[in-house]
Formats: sequence, structure tokens, C-alpha cells
Amino acid sequence: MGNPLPRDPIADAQRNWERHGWGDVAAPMAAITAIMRTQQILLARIEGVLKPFGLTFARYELLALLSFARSGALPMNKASALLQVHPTSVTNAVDRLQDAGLVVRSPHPTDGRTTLIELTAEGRTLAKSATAALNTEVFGQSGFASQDVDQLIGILGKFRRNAGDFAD
Amino acid sequence: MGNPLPRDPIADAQRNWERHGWGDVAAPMAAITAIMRTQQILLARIEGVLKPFGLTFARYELLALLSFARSGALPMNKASALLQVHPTSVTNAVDRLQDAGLVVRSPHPTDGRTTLIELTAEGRTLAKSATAALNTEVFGQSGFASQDVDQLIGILGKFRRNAGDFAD
DNA sequence: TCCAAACCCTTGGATGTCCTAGTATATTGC
DNA sequence: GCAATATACTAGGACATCCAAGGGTTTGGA
Repeated sequence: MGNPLPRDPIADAQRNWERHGWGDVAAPMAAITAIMRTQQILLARIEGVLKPFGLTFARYELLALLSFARSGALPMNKASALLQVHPTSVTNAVDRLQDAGLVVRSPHPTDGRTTLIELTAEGRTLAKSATAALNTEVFGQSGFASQDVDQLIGILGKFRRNAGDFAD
Repeated sequence: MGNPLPRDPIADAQRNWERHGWGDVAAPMAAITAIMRTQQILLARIEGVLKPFGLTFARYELLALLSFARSGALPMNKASALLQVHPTSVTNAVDRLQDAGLVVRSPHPTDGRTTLIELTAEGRTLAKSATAALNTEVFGQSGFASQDVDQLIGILGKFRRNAGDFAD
């Protein structure tokens, strides 16, 4: 999409903020902008690895979640809560995964409102392969130093708890 | 979108990874997933603040970038490079900002291929107001401790340079 | 000089996310 | 027991992002 810039655009933005008298919030602004950009870079890497499997990150996440469920099945609302995305996003992902034969919808045995998403054998196999690829090509070469990984987990964990993600 | 979960879903995922024998990449996986989720939370906050201004984050970023350019104008390819998004995303954003009367397209004086994006007076005013709101309601209450902000800027800066964002 | 290669922007298509209903099923309260 | 409320999923629309392809403009080497 582009070649390296001569200078860090986020550091430039931070300087602009300071120059305009917003020095008190310049650093948080830079940190937040850096998070946005880092997410973009990581997502691109992940999608690149998943593409050969015919998966996107959203679909992979759902597949992986199901593969960790004992029964290989979850109610849609549960999946929505655990993945922390809007229910309509799950509907969308399930539609496509079902078209690809990786999951099937089945009615909940006791609650007529609820739909279960169930992994097919093919889906389970693909999830395993895709996870192996991600482990090798992304998580295993994240570009973060080991102690930085720990820092990130700690800092972002605090933030997420504070933001109301979980009570723990 | 959802209530707090009883437990941290990312910590659970990390435990799942370890349980399946992928302990060597479990931590980077958790860190990367945390970045994805944090970005989602921050984006939602930002968009919430910008909504009353009729702006999205993508449009705000372009507006802010223009407001820092001396002349208040930039070539589209320059904007694309600085914002680090695909050129078509800039086309999209400019279309909508132009419909809203916040920017105008004008031909480049010497290069017939290039289109300049220029801030209107109205655009400049709105950018100022929106920035003030973001500073107060998001960056000023980021939820990150001061030393964590510095950590993030450092760690993510290293990562972005390493990923080829900038040479600096 | 002149044509091929490089560059710039836009259009069209695929995905994902969220929001706002709308339909169907459960649960609650009187 | 029945109406009111809550919950679950889906349909349609608005946005943003990327990729692939197309048409116009410049540049540079033969």
C-alpha cells in the first residue's frame, strides 16, 4: 500500500498537538493513534495468512471459538458475547461459514429462540490448520520483544477491565 | 453491545493455547488479540464523540490532517500516505466530506494527474470543534496511566518502525 | 521525438461492523 | 391464564477497508 515514510507520522501528530497548546493530551492521543495503526498492520498480516484457507479473521475467530467448546457447538448469543462483536456480525459470519460447509445451524433443544452453531468435521480440520499457520507465521514472529508482550498484556488488560469488558 | 463477562475472554484464550501445547506463542497471541479488542473499544468511543459533528473517524482524520497543513490543502496521494490507508479510502472520505461542504477538490497547478484536497472555512471550524471534543472526552480520559501511555508509545513505535511504517 | 512504463485517481465488487427495525419465542407479573 | 416485557436472531441500510481494473497524465529511455 505504501513505502516507508521518512518520519513517524504519529510522532509528527504528537508534535502538532503540542504546538497547538494541547500538550496535556498529546501523549494519550499518540498512544491511541498508535494502537489504531498497529491493529491495522496486524490485521493485514493475519488476513494474509488466512486467505489461502478461504477464511477472514472474523470467520477464523468464530471457528476457533467453536473448536474450543467441548461439544463443538455454541448458541449464537454466546458467541457474540465471547467474541465481543455485534450479534449481526455473528449472523453474517455464520452465513458465510455455513455456505462454506464449515458450520451448521441447529435449533436449541429447549429454547426455541436460540440457534446453535455447530462445527462440521471439515470446519474442525480447517480451524486446526489455520491455527497452526497463524501460530507459525504471525504469533511466532510477532515483532514484539518478550518483555514487551508481557507489558502489553498487562496494560491492555487493565484498560479492558476498566472499560467494562469483564469483571474478573 | 454487551454486559461485562465474568472472566477475561482473552486470558481464557491464552489458557486454551497453552492447554493445546502452543505455549510458546500463547502470550503473543494474547497480546495481539488484546490490541484488536482495545482498538475496537477506542474506535467506538471516538465515533461516539464524533457522531454529533456528523463525522466518522476516517473523515475526522483527513480533516485534522488538512488543518495542520500550512496551506490547508494536500494532494490525495499525500493524504493516503500520511494516513496510511488505501487510496480508495481517501477517495471515499473526500467524496463524503465534499458533499458535506467541508473540503473541495481542486486540480494540481502543475501535475494534471494529481488532485488537491482543500479545507473550506466550514471544514476548518468543524475540525477545530471536533478536535476539542476528542481531546476532552477521549484523549483526556483515555483510561491509561501516564507511564502506561509512555510504554505504549515506545513499544508500538518500535513495532511500527520494524513493520516498515517509517524509516526515521 | 515518441512510445512504453510509471503514476494518480475513480469505479465496482467483496467483507466486516454497527444500527434500526421486525418477527418469533420465553418469561414475568397481575 | 393472559397480557406486557424481555430475549434471540435476521433483514436492510450506512460506512469503511481493501483489491482489481480502467482511463488520463507524466516521465524517461530508445
